[in-house]
Amino acid sequence: MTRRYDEVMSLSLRRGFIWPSVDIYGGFAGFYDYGHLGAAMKRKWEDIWLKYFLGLSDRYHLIDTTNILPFKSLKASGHVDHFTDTLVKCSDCGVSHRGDHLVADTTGKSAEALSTAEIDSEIENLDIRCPECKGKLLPSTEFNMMFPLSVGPTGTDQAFLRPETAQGAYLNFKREFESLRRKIPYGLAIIGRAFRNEISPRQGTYRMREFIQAELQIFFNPRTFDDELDFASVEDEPIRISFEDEKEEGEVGEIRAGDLLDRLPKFYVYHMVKIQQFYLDILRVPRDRFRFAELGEKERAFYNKIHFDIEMNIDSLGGWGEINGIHYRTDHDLKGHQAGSNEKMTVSVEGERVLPHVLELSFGVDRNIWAFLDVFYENEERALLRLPREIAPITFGVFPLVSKGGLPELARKVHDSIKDDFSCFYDETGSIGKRYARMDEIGTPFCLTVDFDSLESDDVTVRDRDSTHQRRMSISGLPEGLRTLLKEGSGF
RNA sequence: GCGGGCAUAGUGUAGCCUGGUAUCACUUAAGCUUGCCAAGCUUAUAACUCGGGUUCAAAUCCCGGUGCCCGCACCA
Repeated sequence: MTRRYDEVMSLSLRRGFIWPSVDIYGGFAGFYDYGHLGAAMKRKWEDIWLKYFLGLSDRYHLIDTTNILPFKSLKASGHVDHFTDTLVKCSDCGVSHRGDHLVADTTGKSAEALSTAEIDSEIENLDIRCPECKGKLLPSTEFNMMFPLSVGPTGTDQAFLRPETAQGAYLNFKREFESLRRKIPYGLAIIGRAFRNEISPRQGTYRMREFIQAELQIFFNPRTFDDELDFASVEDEPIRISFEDEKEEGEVGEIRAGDLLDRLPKFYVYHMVKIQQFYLDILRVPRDRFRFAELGEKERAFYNKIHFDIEMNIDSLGGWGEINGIHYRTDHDLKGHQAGSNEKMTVSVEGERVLPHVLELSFGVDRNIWAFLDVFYENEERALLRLPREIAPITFGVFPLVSKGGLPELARKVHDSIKDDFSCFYDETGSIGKRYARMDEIGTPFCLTVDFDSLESDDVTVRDRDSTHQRRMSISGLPEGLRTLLKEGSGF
C-alpha cells in the first residue's frame, strides 16, 4: 500500500500534478498545491462534474459564495457549538480522549451537546478515569475545527473560514428562490474551497486542512419530490452498495434500484443511480472500484437522516475510501438559519406552506483527483495513465516523426491549427517512442504524428494511448475529425 | 496530541555504524543521430531538511526545530 502511494506521489511530483504547498520551506501539513498538469486535470474534472450535474435538471444552477462567514451564520448552522471536539487529557499517561465519548461510554447517552464545564462535572461525578491507565483526567479543553478570523480594522467582527461550501447555498436559499421564480425543487451547485483545522492531516490529499468541494444542494418539498423525478427510467439500474454491516468485509452487493425502495426513499435512490452513472458511464471508473457505503447512526452527523458515503477502492490509501457523500439533511439547515436570522425560510408552493428539505450531493474534488491518479495509473511494462479523455490534462500530443526534412514545420502547422480547440502539446525532442512514452505517463489519450507521407498525402497518424494502435486522419479535416474521434470513442 | 520510523540532485537511491571535498540509475537541457513506440554517442545542469554543539574536519557523532510515513486517538 505504501509502495503504491509512493508510486502515485512520485508520478505526481515528477510530472507536475500535485505536491506539498510551501515545499521550499519544508511543506505545510494538510496543504497541497496543484502543478500545471494537476490544475488542468482538476479544472476538467470540475467542468465535467458541472456539466453532468447541472444537466440533471433545468432547475439546477451554479452559484459562487464567500469563503469567509461571520460568527452569526455559523452559530446558527451549529458549527460554532458542534464542530468541536472536547479533549480530555490524562495527567498520567498524557493520552487525549474525547470528553463526550468518555461520558457517553459511561452513561450510555449522547454527551455531544455538553459544554466543557458540564463534561468536567460529569467526569467528576461519575469518577471517570483514563481508559488507558486509570489515571486522573485533567480539565477538558475545547477544540473547534474552524479557522477563526478577525474581520475589519478593530478585529472585533468575529468570523471563520467556512468549514463546508454547503452553507453558501443555504444562506442564498431565499434570494435564489425569488430569482428562480418561487418554485421548488431547485438546486444550487458550488465548487469552492472549505477549511478545517484537522488534528492530524494524513495520506496526501486525502485529509487536508484546505480542500475543494463540489456540491449540489437540492431544495425540495418532501411530500412531492418523489413524484417529480422520473424514477421509472432508473429503476432497473443495479446499484453497487454495501450496508453498514457488510462494508467492513468489503462486500459489495448489486441491488436493483427499484428493490431499494423498501429501505430508502425514491428521491434518494434516484440520485444514487445518477451519481453511479457519472462514475461508471461518464468517467469510466472500473465497476469493482466503486460503491455506496452506508453510515451507521453513530458515524453520521445527527442531522443527516440518511447518509451513504460514495467510495472508490484506492490502493494507495489501503482500500475503500470516502471521496463523496450523499446526505439527506432534511430541513435542519434552513430551520437553523430561520431561527438564527429571523428570516422566514418557509415558502408557499401550490397553496402549501413548506420548509424545504435538502438533499446534498457532496464531492471532494482533491480526493477525486487523487483517486483517479491512483486507479488509472499503471507502471508495469510501460508507464500509463488511463485517464478518461475528458479529464486528461492534455488531449493531443503533436509530433514530427523526426526533426528534419520539413516535418517539424508541418507538425507546427498542424499544432497551430488545432490548439485553439483542444489542449495540445507540441514536442520534437528525443525519439518518437520517447515522446509517446511521455504522453502515456501523463494520460494524453491521443498523439498526432507527422511523417514523410504527410508531406505528400495531407494526412497524419493518430495514435491511441491505450492500445498504441494507429490510424490516419486528413490534415485539412482536422479539428472536426478530432472532435468526432473524441465523441465516438477511440475506435482503435 | 502520544509512541515509533524516516529525511541525500526533478525522481529513486549508495554512503552514515567505523567523521576526511557524495555513488549509481532514470529524468532534464544542448549537440550529433533518429523513418513509429522510453535506441545510441558527447557534453552539461542538479542534492546532504533546518538550527546549534563536539571536532583540525560532520551527510556521517550529539542536542533541538520542522516536515513526512505508520500505529493510537480524531475525522461536525
